[in-house]
Amino acid sequence: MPVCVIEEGRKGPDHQGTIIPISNISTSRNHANHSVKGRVVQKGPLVSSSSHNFILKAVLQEVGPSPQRASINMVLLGTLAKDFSQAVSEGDVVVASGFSVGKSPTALKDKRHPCNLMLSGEDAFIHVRVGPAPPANATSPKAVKRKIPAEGPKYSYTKLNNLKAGEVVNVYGVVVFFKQPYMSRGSDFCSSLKITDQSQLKVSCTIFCNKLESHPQILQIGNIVRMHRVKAHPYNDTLTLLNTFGFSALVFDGTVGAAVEPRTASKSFHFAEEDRRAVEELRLWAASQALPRADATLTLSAVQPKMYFDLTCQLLAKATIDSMCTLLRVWDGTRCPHALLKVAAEPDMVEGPTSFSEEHEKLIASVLVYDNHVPFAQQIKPGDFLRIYNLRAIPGWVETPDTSSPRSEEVNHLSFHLHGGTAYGRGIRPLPDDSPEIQDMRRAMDAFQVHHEVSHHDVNDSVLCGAWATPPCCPGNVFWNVPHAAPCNLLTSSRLIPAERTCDHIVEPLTLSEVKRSLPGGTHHHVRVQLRSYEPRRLHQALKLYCSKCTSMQDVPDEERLDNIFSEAGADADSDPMQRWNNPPPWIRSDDVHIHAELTRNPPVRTLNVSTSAQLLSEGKVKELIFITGTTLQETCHLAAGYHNVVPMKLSEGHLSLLDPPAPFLFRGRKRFYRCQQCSKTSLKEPNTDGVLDEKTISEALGVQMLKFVLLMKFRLQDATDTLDVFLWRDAESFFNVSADAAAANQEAQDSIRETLDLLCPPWDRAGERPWMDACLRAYRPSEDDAQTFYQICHTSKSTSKPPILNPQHSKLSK
DNA sequence: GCTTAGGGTTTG
Repeated sequence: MPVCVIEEGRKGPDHQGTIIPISNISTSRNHANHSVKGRVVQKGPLVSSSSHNFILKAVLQEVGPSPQRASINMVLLGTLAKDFSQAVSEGDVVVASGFSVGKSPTALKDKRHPCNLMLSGEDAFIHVRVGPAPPANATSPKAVKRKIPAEGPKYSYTKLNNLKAGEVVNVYGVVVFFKQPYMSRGSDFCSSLKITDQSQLKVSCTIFCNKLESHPQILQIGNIVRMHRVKAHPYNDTLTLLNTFGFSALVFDGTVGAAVEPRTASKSFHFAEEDRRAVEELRLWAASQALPRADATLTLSAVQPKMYFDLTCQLLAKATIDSMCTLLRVWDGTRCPHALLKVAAEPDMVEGPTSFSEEHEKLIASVLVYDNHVPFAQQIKPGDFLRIYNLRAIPGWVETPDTSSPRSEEVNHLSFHLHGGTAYGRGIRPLPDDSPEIQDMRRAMDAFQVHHEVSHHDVNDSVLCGAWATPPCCPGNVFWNVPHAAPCNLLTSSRLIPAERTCDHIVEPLTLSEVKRSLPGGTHHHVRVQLRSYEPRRLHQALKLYCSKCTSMQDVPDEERLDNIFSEAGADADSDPMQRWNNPPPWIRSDDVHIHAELTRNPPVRTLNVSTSAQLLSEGKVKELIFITGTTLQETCHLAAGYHNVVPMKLSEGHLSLLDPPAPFLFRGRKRFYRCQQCSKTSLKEPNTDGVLDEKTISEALGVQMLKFVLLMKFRLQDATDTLDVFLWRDAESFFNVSADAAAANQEAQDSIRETLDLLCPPWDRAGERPWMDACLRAYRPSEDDAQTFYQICHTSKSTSKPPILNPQHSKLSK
């Protein structure tokens, strides 16, 4: 037998050759006498294959203390695959021998070993140690003995046409009718369902159980249910099934091709390959039958008056109307083509917000639930996700106090009623936040909120304005404006992993707790993480000025600070600076410029003295470069629209000099250039006017060490094991696919960064919605003496089909 | 405790 099971504690046969580490596997080596030992971390399904009879894929991971555990794909063929499927479980440690080594076609995608192990034929062996090794942090050394499925409990399932009165059986069936569990007159909740199978017989089942979670979790007609220990009772002239002692139920999606994942609250249940097959067979059979409509669920956008339907929605607020009626205010992110009735409620009876934004209100449906559903409605809370079964869309009208007849535009407002009783499966079921049934709806809700509450909100709203908010005191400043992310982008891209590694380090992915435990020092780690939070929330603060010479970093000065610097410098410089300038350089020429801008307050037209180089003046290129004194910040910005390069200066004690940092030394269009105070040795030489006059030639002439825009953020990453604070700096531009210069100068770039962050860390949402990203982290210590390890995200980019935003000149705001 | 419900032609 090619799969040999060894009980924990016993020695296995010793014909497996030398055990070599997984990382040593190579196509260029002869592994005939080698074995590989590892834990089965993934075990795929047994798949029938025409060429090999059976095929099964599994992933083997190196066992041992190393935090960087190599893993390798393993492909088993024929009988070996079948035996492996029965005898081996995820978590088992196996030794594989007699394999051949091939190139793994999925290595790039799964980041596992570039080779895979092929096991087939007489020589291939798998030795299994049954019982999981204790996890790294477990204290108990006791090995758990586990039954091998093949020897474990065997269940047989009775077809519905073979039921005998009084017999306790196990059954599979397709749900053709169901009621959510409801409180019976006795001591238990009662669920009622009707199932069918290939025998075509339809059988009613009644489940009494005082625990809600033990009831079959049926969400839709067409679901497949497996029930253990139900007893056939004769009733009228048919048999019905009732649960007996030891009853358990699994429910599966009934869609052909969907994952076969049992829905159950039970932590231990038997589920084997034959169960998977049974589910798939029933799905196929059901698809070929004229069974009741599988899905009565509609979105509000598809509802027509007088319809009965099932609604999947989120509760926003609720209100007690009277003892027999509760109002639920719900939405599903879609817009109903018919106007929705807003049912009035006493404000002190409302739980949750009493009103919403005008746009939001248009999407909110009023659901009135009656009688037996009222106690259930009392238990649910605003924010909960629900499915309401057999809801009726009732056309009605809004009564206005000043007229006895409804106004024409107010008729046919829809409200929704959940009538009393459980007929037609009427009821309400809460859905968990991570339920697949609500994912589409949540995307629609996100899109709505991003679209309406970000782009149309009031700029002064301090809650929503937290991001690229305009720094204070900046009239007319269009920088750092409020973003408007496109909802369609979010809709499509949130399904993807929105960031991916671009490096070619060959290291195994680690969990964050493993990263924290691993040794420091110049290493790269690959992680799969979510972005839990980030700083700064006001993204203009993420933009810094960096000196590549002294490596200092400083904040970009806000407009208020610059205003002050300009007004201080201009306080005593209103008159012609040439008159008061001791020994002006011989290449400087002055002229008057009239500022007619609406920006000048008093007097409305102001004359400014500007200087330029004699060379430029003689060439008629005055527009190329001017030096100005005594202007306000606004006037400087205004001049920068008409002159290519504007250098603001101040005159003090007869000397003309650049404004003090952090004032920009140069304005070029919308762009501003800053200097490092420490590294600049300012002078005033005539710039070389031969070539292009740009920030580089001007900074050289002025003896200025220019500062560079950089993006610096702190991310808090999380995975199932831990959280980790990391910096995003050196590779921030490639991460966002946006240059810091562009982020400093244009809205499109800022929006793009905002979008990426909103995608990774949805602002209105709970953690469950956050996408995962693959990231590369560099661990480092700033110096030998530092005890603390820091991490930076590197070689990681947001996934994008858009071209990078690199050129600030493309700003849609540029004139 | 050993019952509860046993779909259904749909109130407000």
